[in-house]
Amino acid sequence: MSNKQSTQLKILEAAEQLFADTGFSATSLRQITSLAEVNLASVNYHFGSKKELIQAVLQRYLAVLMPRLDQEFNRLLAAQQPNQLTTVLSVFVEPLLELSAVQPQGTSTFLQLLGRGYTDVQGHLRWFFNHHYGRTLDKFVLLVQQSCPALPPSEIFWRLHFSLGTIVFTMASNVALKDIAAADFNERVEIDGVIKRLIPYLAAGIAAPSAA
Amino acid sequence: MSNKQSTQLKILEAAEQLFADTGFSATSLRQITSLAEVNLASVNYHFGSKKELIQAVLQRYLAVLMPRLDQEFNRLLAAQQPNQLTTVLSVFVEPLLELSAVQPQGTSTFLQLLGRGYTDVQGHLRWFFNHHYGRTLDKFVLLVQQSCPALPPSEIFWRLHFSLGTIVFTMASNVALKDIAAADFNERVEIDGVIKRLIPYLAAGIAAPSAA
DNA sequence: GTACATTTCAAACGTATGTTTAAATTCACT
DNA sequence: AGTGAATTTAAACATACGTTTGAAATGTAC
Repeated sequence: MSNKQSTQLKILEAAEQLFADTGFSATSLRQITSLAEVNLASVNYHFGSKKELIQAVLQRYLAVLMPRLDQEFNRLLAAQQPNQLTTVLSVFVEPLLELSAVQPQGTSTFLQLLGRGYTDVQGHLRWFFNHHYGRTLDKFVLLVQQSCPALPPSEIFWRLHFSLGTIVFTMASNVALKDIAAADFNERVEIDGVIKRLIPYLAAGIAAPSAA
Repeated sequence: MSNKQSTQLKILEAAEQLFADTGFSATSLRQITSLAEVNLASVNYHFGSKKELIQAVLQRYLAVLMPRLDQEFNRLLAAQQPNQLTTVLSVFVEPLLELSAVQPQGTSTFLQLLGRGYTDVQGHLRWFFNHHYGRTLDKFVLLVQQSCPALPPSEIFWRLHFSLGTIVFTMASNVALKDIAAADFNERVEIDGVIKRLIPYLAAGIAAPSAA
């Protein structure tokens, strides 16, 4: 059996856990290789640089998620009349939950990584995402516009970014929020519980009447 | 004339600009002192440490904003019947805009700093805020609960954090979003425009009917 | 103008980071 | 078993960071 895949995988899994917990720039290669129980230099050997490791960690999930989402978007776009906004948003639930196939806890980990990606690194990660998956994203924006014909596109632009903020922030503080909820309300909330709480909140916000 | 105030102020203003633009940990003391045109060691001389400088930068705004908010909350709490949720949320607008008294661009800068504070540093800033202004915050939560009597407290907890995410993320990416809006929609959006766009979105999300 | 405290300054310190190097080891294949 | 490529390893490198130091400069008061 080759050690190559094994080492690469050990690095990926240690890295994604630390990245999700404390962010990309706050995590050092020494922490990663120590947790993975591999040599420090192996990150640069297998991935080239820390930046490329970050991309590899994200790509492992995006390569599964985005084609899946693209297919769902195509299905909704084929409908005769505009879809309900809730329907459009709910389309994320299944593909996200299926990320547990990449790794147990995969859904939660990926969403935390997404949050870190938007708040941590400055520009290059947004570019990476738009460059690879901009087409798929455009389909989603179109679906939202179709289900909210009364809203001008610029208003939808702002509200989708508001919503992105909600998601990204919630997922980046996912663990902390779950702990507080458990302590204050005796409430065991799992990741799919958070996702399903988000849907009505986001749908109402996006579809709200424009300001006077 | 004493140079003391002058140097301290130059540091504060350079620091807040860099902190807002690129985050707390991503900003080095050498960048700050270089922009402020003061000696590197003067930060430690005047503020003690980088952590204390961060707190001083935030405190300059919080000391103005929070008593002002507290007074508004008290006013609303004195009302005979529950306030409209939009009324409760709108209470932030004026005090936030008045931060331009601290510095021109003060509103925008402070909101960016707030965003950085929640996504950048891990625990110690949240503790600092809760310890100093937890009482005021509790009044706000109470006001929201009064205006949404149908929602269980745990649901309000989640939705207020969703909303915090929207605000924090929007403000942290404030500049980028304004640029995109300008490019894609020929739209000049100022900070008060963003705030006023936020209100209906947040109000609708918070007051949305609970999931089935 | 002398004495004292405050502030500025250049330089260095200690530590941590991402990356590179070159030798040692392991692996795949004949 | 032996050869050449792939991988692992320990050590060092270059750089950046926050902080400290001690002397120089500046300000303040008598």
